[in-house]
Amino acid sequence: MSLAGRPTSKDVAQEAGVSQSTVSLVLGGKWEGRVSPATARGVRDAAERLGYRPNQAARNLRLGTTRTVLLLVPTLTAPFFGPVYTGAARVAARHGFGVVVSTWPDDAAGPADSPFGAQNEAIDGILASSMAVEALGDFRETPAVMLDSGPHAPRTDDYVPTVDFGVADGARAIVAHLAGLGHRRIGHVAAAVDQWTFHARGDALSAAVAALPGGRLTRSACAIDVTSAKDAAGRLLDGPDRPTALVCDDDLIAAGAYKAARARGLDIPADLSVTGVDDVLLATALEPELTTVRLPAEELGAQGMTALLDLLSGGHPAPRVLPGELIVRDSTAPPAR
Amino acid sequence: MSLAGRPTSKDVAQEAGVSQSTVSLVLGGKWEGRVSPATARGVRDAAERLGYRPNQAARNLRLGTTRTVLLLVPTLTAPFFGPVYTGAARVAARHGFGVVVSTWPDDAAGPADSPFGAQNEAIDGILASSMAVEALGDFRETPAVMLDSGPHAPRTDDYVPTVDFGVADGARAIVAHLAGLGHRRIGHVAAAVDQWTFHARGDALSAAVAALPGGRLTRSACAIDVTSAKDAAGRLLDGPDRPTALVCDDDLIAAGAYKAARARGLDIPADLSVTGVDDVLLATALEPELTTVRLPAEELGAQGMTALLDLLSGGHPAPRVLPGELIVRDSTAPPAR
DNA sequence: CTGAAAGCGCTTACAG
DNA sequence: CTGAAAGCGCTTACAG
Repeated sequence: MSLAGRPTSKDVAQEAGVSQSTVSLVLGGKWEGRVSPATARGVRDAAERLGYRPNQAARNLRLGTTRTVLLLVPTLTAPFFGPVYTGAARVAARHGFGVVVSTWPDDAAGPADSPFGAQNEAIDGILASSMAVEALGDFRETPAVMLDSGPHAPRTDDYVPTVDFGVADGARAIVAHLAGLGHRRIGHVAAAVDQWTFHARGDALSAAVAALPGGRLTRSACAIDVTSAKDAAGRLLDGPDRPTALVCDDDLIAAGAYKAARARGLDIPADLSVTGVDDVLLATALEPELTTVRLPAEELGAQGMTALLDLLSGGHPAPRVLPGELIVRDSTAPPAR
Repeated sequence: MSLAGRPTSKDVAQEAGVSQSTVSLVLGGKWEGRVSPATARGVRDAAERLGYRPNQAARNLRLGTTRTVLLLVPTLTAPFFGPVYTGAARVAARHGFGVVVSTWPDDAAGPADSPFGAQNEAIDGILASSMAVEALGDFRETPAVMLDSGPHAPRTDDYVPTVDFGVADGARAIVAHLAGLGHRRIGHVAAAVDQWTFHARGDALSAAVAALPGGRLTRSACAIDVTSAKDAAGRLLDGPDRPTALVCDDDLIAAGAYKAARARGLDIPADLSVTGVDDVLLATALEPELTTVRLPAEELGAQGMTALLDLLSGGHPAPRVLPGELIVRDSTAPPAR
């Protein structure tokens, strides 16, 4: 056994009475037809006995890979991307991959933290969340998977798999829920963020409300923060023909809508129904608790990593769509009178 | 230049007209007294010209290191640990280190995700947040830094640096603020979590209120979730001699306190003042916005990683304490009458 | 079906 | 002050 006490493939070879090559073949799963089953079993037993774990650094050096993938997200301050990372890292770890995170475009981070700047880590692949495929420009030949970025034109030569949420279905579920309660005048407090999610939701919302007999949609845009959301919701509430329900693009925006309502003496849900999207912690901390569409963020990361790993080993993973789930709580009720 | 197009130290050597050893010496910063300044400059210029970046896998293999540190946190669902990770990863990246995260004790994760189970990644060091030093039992000889874990008995032979928040100061600042407003009967909605932070805060709170002429502290414990916090706050509010202010161990607990107050028809802050700790997003989403102690979580991660890197290169980093900052918002006011 | 050998890109004694 | 050489632990042609 090597000095440091950690067994190497050489140790396993000696223990099993075979050569290092045979160990590598067996443990690498490339033995069938090349090594006898009995020998293979012997190698595996020896490895087990010794508690052998291959040295990744050696493997990487030999193979020219890094077993590292880059998770690219638009921001790290939104609570949404934590779970995305968690899901991706969990699947990655199971396959001996690490995940490094960078924001792009460059959040508040200095250029030193940019993936394009002094990125020390070479990477095998990219998981890009909530951004246009064009953002990957500088990584042209790196295998990539797009998350929550919608359908897109294929990159020049290669295939970029996608994992998305069922955004339109979610929007339709919200409208159906509100319509079922009797709402017709609906306000959309929209995130003024140029991402597929928000465009898709806006379109689906417009269509669903238009399909509603007597349905009318008004819309006001804001940044994804409480203050901006409060203002935008206020504009809708102060406008003519006040909506009886406010559909918000994010739970945090819904928190802003709550404030706008309270500032006007409107009770939620008696005078005004409010819905969110995401179902982060905040949703149940608000009062009344928020009716929202739960987006499986961790699952997005996990499925994305699964697709990327598949792609890296030569596969051609199909696009996936993860359905959201409408969680009805206490912020929605029939309109007054 | 090597086939893949990425230059190696050999390429740099050739470009500079020296040997690979000299390149390694110069770029590794170990040249002084061994290589002439002129040669060193030539090497650096050549490296720059070629855009040379050392291959970490080769370096790791040679040195027997992994350039990976493990961040151990009690849970990933709390919004507090995201920024800790971000801060740690930022500093790590600048030094070519990666950060892998694991929860311990084992959150909801299966054993496959445990650092003790099928951890594939070998690690150079550990950053352990919000847990007792004893939790590191199985990692006895791995260099480690404890974050937000308080002072502790030294590990058997080696030094374990610490980075903590000024928890007691934060508690005193809250009491001083409330006392200044005229509060005397103070309730502590305490997190029933066996972590140093919470013990230290509880003790400091008790002492500060006891030092207050006429001060009286009541206490009720809960889990860190809204429902449990609402119950605990309710018990305090329904007890004899109702407190005029509720000091909560976490912003999320404060959200529960808000609910308990509203359920009893108490206005915040007119009838009841409430304070939190952390200053997460939630604090400004609540209504009224929450007076709380901001804990620099990202800074905790950054300073912790700085200390760990120092430790790994043979240093003996001093313990650090990061002060919290009282953020006064709208949830505190003089008591009624 | 199995093994001996080369080589991935570094760092570090060692020799000069 | 500088270079030739060994070796970290793997994987993969190549030879048998």
